[in-house]
Amino acid sequence: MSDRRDVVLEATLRVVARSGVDAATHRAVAAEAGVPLASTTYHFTSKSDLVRQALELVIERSTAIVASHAAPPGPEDADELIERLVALAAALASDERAPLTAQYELLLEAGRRAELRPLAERWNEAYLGGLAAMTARAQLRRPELAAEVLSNVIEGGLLNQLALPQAGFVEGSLREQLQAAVEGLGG
Amino acid sequence: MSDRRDVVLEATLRVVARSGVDAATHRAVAAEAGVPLASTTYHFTSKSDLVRQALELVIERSTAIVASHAAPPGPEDADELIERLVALAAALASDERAPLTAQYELLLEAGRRAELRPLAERWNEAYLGGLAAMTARAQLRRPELAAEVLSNVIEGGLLNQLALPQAGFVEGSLREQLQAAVEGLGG
DNA sequence: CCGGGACTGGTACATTTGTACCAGTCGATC
DNA sequence: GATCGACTGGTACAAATGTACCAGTCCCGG
Repeated sequence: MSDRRDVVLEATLRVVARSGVDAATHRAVAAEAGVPLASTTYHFTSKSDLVRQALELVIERSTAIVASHAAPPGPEDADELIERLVALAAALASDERAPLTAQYELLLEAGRRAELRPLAERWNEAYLGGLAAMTARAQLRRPELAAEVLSNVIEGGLLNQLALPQAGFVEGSLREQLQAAVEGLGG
Repeated sequence: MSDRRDVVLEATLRVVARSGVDAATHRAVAAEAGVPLASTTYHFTSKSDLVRQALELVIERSTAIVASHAAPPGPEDADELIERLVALAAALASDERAPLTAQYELLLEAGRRAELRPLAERWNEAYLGGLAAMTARAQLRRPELAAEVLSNVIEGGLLNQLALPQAGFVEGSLREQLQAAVEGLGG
């Protein structure tokens, strides 16, 4: 395991976020990483292999973020739940939005290339599972259904935030939306 | 206005949906459309021009779908609202998912290329506006906020449906999610 | 010390790409 | 019927791309 490999993967993520999966060419990645071209072909058998591993890295990290925010003890009422959700959304959207962009790229690509579907599934399960862990004790009527609704509110909201950024979105509009949803979902 | 131009645009949409914006090369589009290569360079000044116009066409159509489903008289109670939303989501997700995929591509690309942002904004306004028109009379507490929440539930749900299709999603899981959200949002 | 695998850095090459160019055709207008 | 503009179909070409190849270097086990 060389660190050169990691450097290349990190660079790939930046390129994907900045210019999309297809812009992640061997040369672009090598230039971004500051390594010679052959480093990208030595450590990764092909371009799609490179991209797939970069996406796996993103999912791994996002999954860790979800896990850490969903760690027990879970929130015990609606207000605590909202705070947790806002914090999670903020964490996912931070990091100069690179991971988030890559994640949405993954979902779109998974719809086309079957090889990426297991990865998309893994993310989905971790994400939904994390939210379900949060809603479990928060006095909601149907915790699993609530997790789905809340995950979509966050996912849709962050996507729009990616396309048309508005200052303070997560702490403002998104929190309001989550509150409105939870109020209804709560007992 | 030649019909050749329209044929090329339609072909572009199919290619974008099937393989992504970057796969929409002049040659791929020409082959898909069954026209010679020069038809794509004659009617469109550049590749990005071609893609942008194709995305505009998608948005135009989706906007029309939203408008038709949001046409007055708006739903007057929660149940009617749900039916309308499910019908809208089904309409957006139909058509072999080509327009929907292209739409998400647009949102991601808009985050990167400023030239696409006005188009993304237009879509967003039309979409949110349509939903607001639907929620206006449906006895909801805060109709505009409800429109945002519901739009994100639908947008997030359809994105996941694109990545990991499940049979009967719109009529099943999505309807449930909308009901759960509206129950809370309703007075 | 030294042999060999892991890795680096450089270059080469066939293919694909965007785009320009050109010689023709067709249909309407004078 | 001549003319002109819109359009077609074909080809050309420089640039970028994926990937293979090769000669070196580093480092660890013997």
